[in-house]
Amino acid sequence: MPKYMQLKQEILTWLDSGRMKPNERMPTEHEIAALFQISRQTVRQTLGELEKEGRLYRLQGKGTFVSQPKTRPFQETQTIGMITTYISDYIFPHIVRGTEGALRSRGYSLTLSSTDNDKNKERENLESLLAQPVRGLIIEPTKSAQGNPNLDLYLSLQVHDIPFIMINERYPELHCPCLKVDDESGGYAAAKHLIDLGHRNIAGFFKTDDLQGANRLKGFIRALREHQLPLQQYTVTHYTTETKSTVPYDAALSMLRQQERPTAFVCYNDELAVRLLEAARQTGLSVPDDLSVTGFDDSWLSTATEVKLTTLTHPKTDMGVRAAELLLDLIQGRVEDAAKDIVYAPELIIRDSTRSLL
Amino acid sequence: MPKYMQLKQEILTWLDSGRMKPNERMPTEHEIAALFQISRQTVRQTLGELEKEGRLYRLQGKGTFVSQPKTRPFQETQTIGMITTYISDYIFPHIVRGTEGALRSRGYSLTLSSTDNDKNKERENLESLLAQPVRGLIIEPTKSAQGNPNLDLYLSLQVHDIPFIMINERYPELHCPCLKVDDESGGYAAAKHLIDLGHRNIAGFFKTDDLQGANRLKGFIRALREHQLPLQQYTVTHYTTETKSTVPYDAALSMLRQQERPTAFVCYNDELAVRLLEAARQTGLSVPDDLSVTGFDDSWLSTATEVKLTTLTHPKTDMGVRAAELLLDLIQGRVEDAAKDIVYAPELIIRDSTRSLL
DNA sequence: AGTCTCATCTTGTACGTACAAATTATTGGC
DNA sequence: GCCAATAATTTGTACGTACAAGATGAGACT
Repeated sequence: MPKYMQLKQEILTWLDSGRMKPNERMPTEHEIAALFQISRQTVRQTLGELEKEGRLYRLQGKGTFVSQPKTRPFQETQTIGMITTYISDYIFPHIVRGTEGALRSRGYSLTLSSTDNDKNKERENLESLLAQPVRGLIIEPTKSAQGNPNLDLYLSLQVHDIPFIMINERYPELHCPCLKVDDESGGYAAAKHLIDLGHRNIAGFFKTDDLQGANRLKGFIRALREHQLPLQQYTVTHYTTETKSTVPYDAALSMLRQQERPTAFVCYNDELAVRLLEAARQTGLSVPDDLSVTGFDDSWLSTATEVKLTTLTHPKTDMGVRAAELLLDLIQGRVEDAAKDIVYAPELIIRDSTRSLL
Repeated sequence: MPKYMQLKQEILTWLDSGRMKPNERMPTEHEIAALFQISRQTVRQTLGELEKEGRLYRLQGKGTFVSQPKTRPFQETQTIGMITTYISDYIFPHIVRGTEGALRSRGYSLTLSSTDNDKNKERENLESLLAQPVRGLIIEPTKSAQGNPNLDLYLSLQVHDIPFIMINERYPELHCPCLKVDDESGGYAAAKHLIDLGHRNIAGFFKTDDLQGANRLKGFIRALREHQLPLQQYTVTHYTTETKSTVPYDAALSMLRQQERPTAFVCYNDELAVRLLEAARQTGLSVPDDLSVTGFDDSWLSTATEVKLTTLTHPKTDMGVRAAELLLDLIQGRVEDAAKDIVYAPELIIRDSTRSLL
């Protein structure tokens, strides 16, 4: 931690502990520099920040003084903001339940908003939250593979000292803590499972406007390459949020009607897997007899279908709980910003939607 | 005027005149220093202030960039609180999505918390929200059939001029607006449907710690009485939140194993209906051949099962949207507190889980 | 075409020096 | 004891030097 930040923490301790009273004169810049064996300029940088934040006031030639505390009638409940892409019944309720429960048990409240996976709405959300007294943020990135035009607002969060963490993925140019699934190893495991079952003609469908999809695809391709399996033109179907209702379904129908059709599908998530079960049904194919299908996330969909899906797990509630705990640790200064990420290893859950060709 | 302030004025001229566009890279610190014949440290002081003020953002090793202008004037976001019983993947995400979308499009944010259907936690939630600057509340009552020990806090809301509405049910002693389903007519319609199909031995299962269940039971009984059907000892099974995993299932098993067993079940909701499909399966009975089953709420469960459920609808997202709109009308004084409730008439959706005996 | 290494560029941290500007303390004269 | 002048103290401005850390681009290699 930079020296000017360490000094800041120390001075904040003086202020918060009551050791320095309002309007009391602080030690001079020279004295503080000598006390901590640092340069006067470094001290000035620290004092400058505390002044900007309203904790101190400085008078040229006179000294540096402690500001009066803001008068507060009672201890306000502190609020944590959560930005999600969708409020859906997929896996979102589990994550939010985990977070809300963890926050409530520690006296925090939760503000929830969604971006509908749209960068402009993400911007509006961030601006809205910057205008509120939120203590920290848990953010699910919006189309994480499509850059970050709202980087200025994320940097604003840092400037305003609003800690935030990210879940499911993180914008590459940000360095906040992140909780996510090892998507590449999940993609690999799904493909490997099918290869082990004897499948050689495997098609993958990935929503690549977010990094999760991009990483799952990466793992998928790596598994095929390691087993010297050919990458045909249709082996990978890319789609985006906007085309998720049409592109993968149509592509699946098309390839299933070919003479040399795939014997297995690796899907970006359970939602798509269920939808492609329907595509198989429509072309007269039976799952898993004629076509094996895998999903991701182990959502309620994976066991709601007639054919229970083979899928990769997602931590869900635990991610929500640990996200809240990690953010509160950041807020309360118990960890440094560069705290280690939490990366969940997805576990392959083998159910009834995959079958051996051997 | 200090050089760092002169430079700041100059740069603000660049920004305000449109000469520098959002996300455009500024000249480097070195270049600015050369341009103005001042030191790099002086430049850094200026850029640091502009960063704190949100006009620029800086990336180590990359450059200094112009921030996006705020998309709307600095406007404090007002917060609406929502108290739900559970954050689950049942129908809750639909309601919340409707509410959050409606609020966000009107410049409000949403704070979410849950009571886990527990009166003590309801109290904690209310106290927490009373300590926050929320503008209004949308509340799902907790065990609405078991009185209201937290009435004092609801009166506090009124004293503090915090408008609130209720969804799904309302505590009888409160007079806030309410959005709900006509549960009694739903219970009646489910029973009537089965009677019309020729069923005469119908069992009902109702969670009666909330008024929804109590009202559904009321309709169920009214339908049987109107058709002179006998009310046997087992015709009605009551259960509560705490016993929902055991009492109805065990009761169903017990009655299905009797000689004179029921030929139809009316269930409190889809969640129970799905569970009792399993009870039928366990006693070797086929749905709907041997046993007809109905649910409530038309949740994702109703079509996820192998046998698609006959069920009654719940407005879900529309309830969330209209709840938000109604509350904002209250807040903005466009309606009086005793505004009319919104009562949805449930629609019977006939699917595959009910069969005629005729 | 992709990857790796290395040089260069750019911001970030830290320190030292020098002087300006405002305030306070000391000293000498009356 | 009071007052003016001066010195000392303290914050403010400015600059220079050095190195760290992150990003980028060129070139070599596969």
